[in-house]
Amino acid sequence: MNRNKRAPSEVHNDQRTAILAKSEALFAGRGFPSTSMNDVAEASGLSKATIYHYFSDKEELLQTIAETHVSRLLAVVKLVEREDYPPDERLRQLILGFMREYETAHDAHRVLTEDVRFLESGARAAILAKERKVVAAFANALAAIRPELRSAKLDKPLTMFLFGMINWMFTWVDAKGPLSYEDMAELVTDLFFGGFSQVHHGRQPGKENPK
Amino acid sequence: MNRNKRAPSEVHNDQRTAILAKSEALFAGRGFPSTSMNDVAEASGLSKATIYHYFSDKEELLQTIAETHVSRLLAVVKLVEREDYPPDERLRQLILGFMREYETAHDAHRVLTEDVRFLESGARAAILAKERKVVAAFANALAAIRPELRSAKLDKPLTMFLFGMINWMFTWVDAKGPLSYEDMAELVTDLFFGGFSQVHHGRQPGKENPK
DNA sequence: CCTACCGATCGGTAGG
DNA sequence: CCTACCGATCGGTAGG
Repeated sequence: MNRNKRAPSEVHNDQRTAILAKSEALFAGRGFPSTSMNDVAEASGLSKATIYHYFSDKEELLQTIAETHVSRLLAVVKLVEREDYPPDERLRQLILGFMREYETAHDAHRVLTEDVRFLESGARAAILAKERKVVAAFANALAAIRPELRSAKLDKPLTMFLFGMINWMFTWVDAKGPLSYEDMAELVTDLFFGGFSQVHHGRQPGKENPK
Repeated sequence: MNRNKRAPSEVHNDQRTAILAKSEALFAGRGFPSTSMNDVAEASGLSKATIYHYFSDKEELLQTIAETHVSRLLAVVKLVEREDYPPDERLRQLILGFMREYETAHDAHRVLTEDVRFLESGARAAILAKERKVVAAFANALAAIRPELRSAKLDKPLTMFLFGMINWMFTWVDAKGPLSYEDMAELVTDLFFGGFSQVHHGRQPGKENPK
């Protein structure tokens, strides 16, 4: 019934979503600068002019992909924070939530971490502001578990090491490998929890070797 | 004395080294695909034709930079292995050696981790083979400390998490920040040593939830 | 939603 | 005849 009479906005939306999905895969695979708008058009089965009907330029594709993904990461953070877990469980849930997001949005995550630097400064700043909120949420959970780390100003660096472990995964994780993302989440969690509890908390940045 | 009579090969070598240094900085800053040979020529203060006198094409620049750097990393590995440290000290020294290399070869390291994927498959394979040797050296040191990790096939994943912490640093470390690279090396070492000793060693990949 | 294009710039090479 | 280069421009393709 009404098979030939979908609302135009619905078609419009499908088309737009398809273009974004194809762009995401292309950017993740060969990088933003090496992907041409002809590549995007061909992969989408549309003319280049049609792509430009939905997006004003190549950067807008990148910006939309990055913005959508970082907003989803922020949503994961807010979902966890609403649960009122004790601090250590909050950090565990943040890690688990990110690993799950990573699994379902592998390409978008890669675009976010590798290609955002090609945005002009205004658009880039907006993305980076949201990324900073995400980092702050993790650092807060860590500081709630071990407040000495914050007074020693080690909460941010340690959080960045955690993000390094997670964000670097796309370079080596084999989806068909023996380790599932749940396994990975458990490994990262054990590694990080075991690790930060060993960091000397008497230490202060730059005051290692008092002369 | 003899100020006007340098050996031609010496001039040649200086010129070549200068081109590589400029390319390295440009590739690290804006990425390989976004750097033009005109950029390289301009930064080097030479004509593009002169660049092509030293290097047959753009890829050869990238290949030389990556090859030189990964060979230097392998040299660090071999230097440490020659010392016959006990296993835990060997891993400590590997981490410290890499952090020092990272400090002095920041740009080259970034090019190695981000741009090698743009090499054609033959040249890329040669680099990746050396990278695999580096990873194996770290994994071996780890397995020598805790052999159960190897039998549980967790030595490689844990090693890759360590590389994640190190390789991700270029995205957030501020050279003028309070933490020196020596501080960073100590932090990463504490974090990793504290962490892997907490990983459940009874675990086997993919056998988490036996049905 | 397409064909037909543009100004500019790409990687690479000519003659001298 | 060689090396170490230069100014100018090639055939194609980029984003738009």
